[in-house]
Formats: sequence, C-alpha cells, structure tokens
Amino acid sequence: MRFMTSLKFIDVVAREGSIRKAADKLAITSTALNRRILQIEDELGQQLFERLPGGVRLNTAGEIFVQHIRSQFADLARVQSQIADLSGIRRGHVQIASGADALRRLLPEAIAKYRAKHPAVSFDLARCYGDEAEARLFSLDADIALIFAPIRAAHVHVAATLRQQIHCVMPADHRLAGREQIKLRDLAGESLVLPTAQSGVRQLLDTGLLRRQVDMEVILESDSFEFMQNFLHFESSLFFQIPIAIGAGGGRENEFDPLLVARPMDPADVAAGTLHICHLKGRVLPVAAAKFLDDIITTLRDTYPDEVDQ
Amino acid sequence: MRFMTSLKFIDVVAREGSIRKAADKLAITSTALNRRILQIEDELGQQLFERLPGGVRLNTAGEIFVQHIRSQFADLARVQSQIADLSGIRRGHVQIASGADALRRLLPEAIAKYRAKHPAVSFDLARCYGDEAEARLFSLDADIALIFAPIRAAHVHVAATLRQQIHCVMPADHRLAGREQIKLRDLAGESLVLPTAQSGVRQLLDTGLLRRQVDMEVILESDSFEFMQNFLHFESSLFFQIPIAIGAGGGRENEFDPLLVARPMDPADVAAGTLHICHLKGRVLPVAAAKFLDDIITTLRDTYPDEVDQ
DNA sequence: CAGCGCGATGCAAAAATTGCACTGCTTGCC
DNA sequence: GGCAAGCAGTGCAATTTTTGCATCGCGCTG
Repeated sequence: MRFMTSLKFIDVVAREGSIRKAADKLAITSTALNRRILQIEDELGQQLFERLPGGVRLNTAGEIFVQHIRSQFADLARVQSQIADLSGIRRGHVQIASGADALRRLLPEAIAKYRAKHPAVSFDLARCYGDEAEARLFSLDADIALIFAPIRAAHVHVAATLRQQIHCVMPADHRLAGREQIKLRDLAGESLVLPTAQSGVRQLLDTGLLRRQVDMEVILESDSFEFMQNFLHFESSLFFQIPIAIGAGGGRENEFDPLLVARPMDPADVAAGTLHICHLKGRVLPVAAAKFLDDIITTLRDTYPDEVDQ
Repeated sequence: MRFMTSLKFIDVVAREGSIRKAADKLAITSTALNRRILQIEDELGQQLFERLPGGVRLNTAGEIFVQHIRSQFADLARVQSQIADLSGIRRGHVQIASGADALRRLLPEAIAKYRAKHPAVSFDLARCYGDEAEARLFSLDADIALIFAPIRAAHVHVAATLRQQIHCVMPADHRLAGREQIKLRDLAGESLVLPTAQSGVRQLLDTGLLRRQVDMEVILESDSFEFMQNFLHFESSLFFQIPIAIGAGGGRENEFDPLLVARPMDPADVAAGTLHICHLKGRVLPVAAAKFLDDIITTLRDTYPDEVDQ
C-alpha cells in the first residue's frame, strides 16, 4: 500500500526511538527516512518528534498522530478484509493477545476449527499478561485479547466473560488426588509450583493465601505451564491451572495428561477468576477477527453454558 | 497532506463519476489520474470502479473503500485540530448542514460568538433539508447537522433536541394580530405563503390541515424565508416560522421585523416540531466542532430552558 | 455511419525520492 | 581532557516515480 509508506515509517521510528535504527529495519538509508519525517512534520506544521542526543522521541502531538496512524492501518485492514469478504472467500489476519492459559487448548482448537472453514485467514498469537494485552489492544497490535485478570483500562470492551475456578494439578497418585475439592489448609506441608506473580492465577492464589496462614514450600516459579506440568512427572508437587488450560470442567474429564489429575480449589478459599474476551472499545473489527470472536464466544458458551456471561 | 493525495483523487473521481472531469477539477491530466487509480486498484487487488461508456462508477468494494477514505480525512482533520489545540490556539474547520430555520439567527449569532473566542476556526454552512443533511453527515461532508424534521437514518446521533411551536407571521395590522394564539380555523379565507413541501414546518402544517378542512388560499410557495418575509411588506398575508428563525419565544420579544408580528399556532391544531442537533453516530468530532456543538447546546439551553432535551 | 466522449497505454520530459559523503552535535569511555 | 561512537540534518548527483502528450480502441448518440 504505497500511500501508507510514509505513515508506516513514522510508526516504525516511533517504536524504534531512532531514525537510523528504523531505517535499518525498513531497509532504506537514514537520510531518506529522515527527510520523509521532516517533510511530514513540515506539512503538518508540527514537530512530531523531540530530537534527543540518543535518538528521537514522540512529543504530545506525535503521540496523537501515531495513534491516528495506527488506527488508519487497523481500519485499512478492516476495509480490505471486508472487501475480500465480498468475493465469498474470507481473507484477513487476526492478531490475538492472550495469557498462557488460553494458549494451551482453547486457542489452538478454536483457530484450527476456524481455519478449516476459512483457510485464507492467518493468525498472530502474542502471549502476554493482562497489562500488556491491554496495551496491545490500544496500540492496535492486537485485535482481540483474552485476559485472565481484572480489566484495568477504560478503553477495553469486554465482549464476553468466562468464570473459571482454579484447579490444583497433581500426580494421579498424590495423597490429595482422592479429594473432590482442595482447601488451602490441605496444602500445608506440600511443595508448590507457582506461576509468576504477574499471572492472574497467582494473584488469586496469593489473595487466598494472604488470609489464611498456610505453611508450605514454593519450590519453583515459572511462567511456563508446560514446564511446570512436565516437572510434576519428576517430582511430586502441586501446581495450578484454570479449566480452559487443561480441557477440564464443564462436564468434560481432564484429558491433558494421563499421569496427572486436576481438582478444583474450594471457592471459599480461592475465589473464582474471570477470563475476559475483549477488543478495543469503539473499534470496528475486521471481518475475520469479528467472526472469530463470535466463534470463540459461541464455542465457550456451548462448552461452559453456565460460566459464560454476556 | 501529500500522502493523502491519491485517496483524495479517488474521492473526487467517485463524486464526479468520470476520471476526466475529476482530472479537470484537480488540475492534472486525466492520464496521470487514471494511472493513480489503476495503481491503487492494483495494490488493493480489487477493482474499485466499474468502467462505463460514459465514465466510471463505484462498485461495492469501491463504496466501502471510499467510505473509508472519507473517514480517514475526517479523522485526520480531528487529529490536526487536536494537535493545534495543544498549542492553545484552537484551529479547525467546522462543517454544518442546517435547515433554513437555524440559518436565520441561531447560527449566525452562535458562530460569531464562537469565532470571537476562536478566530482561527472557520465554518462551512450548507443549507439543506433533513434527508440531505443526514446524507452529509454520513459522507462526512458535515460535522454537525441541525434538522427541523424527524430523523430517519439510524446512523445519526441526536446530541440535543429543541421543541419548537410553529408561529404564524403577519403584518402588525392584520386582523389576527391581536390574538394570543392562532387556530387553524382562523386561517379560513386568508392568503397563505408556505414553505416548500420538503420543509419540516410545511409538513407539520400539512398534517394539521389534513385533519381539519380549512378553506384558504395558498398564494405562494418558496424555500426562502427571507423572500416570504419581505413579501409580507407588499401584500398582507400569513407565513409560518419557528421561534429560532425569528428570535422570538423563550420570553424574548420578536425582534426580526418591526412591521411584522408572530403568534404561536394552537398546539392542538398544529403539533410542535423538534429541532434535532446531530452528528454522525460513533464519530469523534474534531475539537473545534465538538466545542461548537457544546456551545450551541448550552446557548439553547440558556435561551429556551424548558424546550431543550438531553 | 460519423462524431463525440470515455478510459487505457507507449514514450519522453519533469519531478520526486534516494543514496553517498559529510557536518555539527552530544555522550560516554579511556 | 580528548577521542571515538552514535545521533540528526544537508548538499549534490543518481535513480526512481510521476506526469503530460499523442494516440488507440470502445460504445454510445445523432
């Protein structure tokens, strides 16, 4: 899209914080890039960047303008997607920001199912925590976000929510494996494997643990659920996940690992969390993204009829 | 704005319906213009125009794309206005579509008052009837519309409304001048000067007249209130206006013409109409337009405290 | 059938963008 | 304190892109 190049260049310079670095990335000389930027600033009658000794940085006008540029790109993508849809073949590119939870089973399944119907649609998955996911929606680097944590920013529109009780995962032969439900005090003396402090699961656990003084040992902290799960094969310990990550709940047996079992935590001890399925408020999503969003909400509503809202 | 030229060109071609005519208007050769369009269609991978023997016409993809282009322009204007506002001086251009009613006193006064505060803001006033005003909002040729008629399109957001009772205007020495209120049957035998059928005033009058069979003579139809008003100086007859057009109502004496008086129609005979102050739904207006909209609503609320809603 | 107006295209002229070499500036490191 | 490195900006020539002219082919109209 030739007419967007100058705008794209500004976006890249803003991200890189330096004209030369951006020029490298864009495979042109810094001087050409520099002049394009000067030209646009001139046409606009406004500086967009502060010139610092180590590079450039957006000023207030620049922030506003770059936000505009990004929305231009997002809107162009929407228009292209809409136009392509006219010819019957759905094309497009869907960018998703998601926590690790939803990346385990929910999204792989949902995307494969969607792509079976619309093979011309491609996907981009960014794994991140709540705050970053919200930032990505805002900077239009993500169309859709799946966040298992409270929503902080006002610019996020929550299209649907899914209540999820935290489950305790353990080897099938663990002493707690027979319980229907696990209470916090059951964890006394156990070895725990916990997700990092930024994760929504960890935050809910911490809230519960704060209230009751339970003595236990945290032997490992990781941001990789896969690693933690595999660790349980080698050392008997406990870790925590939510149903969508393990394919359990909603009447389905857990199918994630024959050697492990998952048991829900007592809701009185650890509150249920909420998975938020969001997009940027006021934004019209590209056809592909909008339909995928519909699909995923429908799927969740079918799988967990009682836990989905809105 | 150099990077928008190609898009602007497409917009003009779409409006003109012919590449050559558009080229004339844009002061370039048709061949240059033609090639720009071919290039963009090529980049987009989609035809935007149907080639007809007498010129070109947008196809469905083109309609979508042109709508996108117009929203780009409108959004760029908003961004520029917002950036200019940073420096303290409000700049910008406000486009208003309005019926003739509001163009008589309300808008001249309001705009002059606003420009006294913000001399760098310019205005564009298009006089039109309801349907066209709505179309202008949609094609982004107008930021704000003042419509004295029912709103038809779903894409219009009504920011405020003002109830207006139709007044009958007559020479000060007319036999009805002594009445507090005019009833339809009082018009029997009178000569009437009526606005055109498209006008909201006329539609309300017609609705009233349909119910009661009143025998009177329509001696003149015009879309110019000014003409009708001046006509009354030469031939004693009756014409009709709403308070905002004559500066009457809300406790103010009518000040529009010392030789004429305005008397309200009986609401039982002719229903009160509604002036709608609108903008396009979901659109973020440029700073200048948004503030002007605020101003005008505040002014109306001060002048007619009981008739303004929302 | 001739004439007109339309969009498309080959080719040369004009205009723009780009890359190279270099400037002036600041920072950080020896 | 001086020197190297990294940064944005600039003059000039090379290159690429855009434009204008002449012209074609097509479909409609009188």
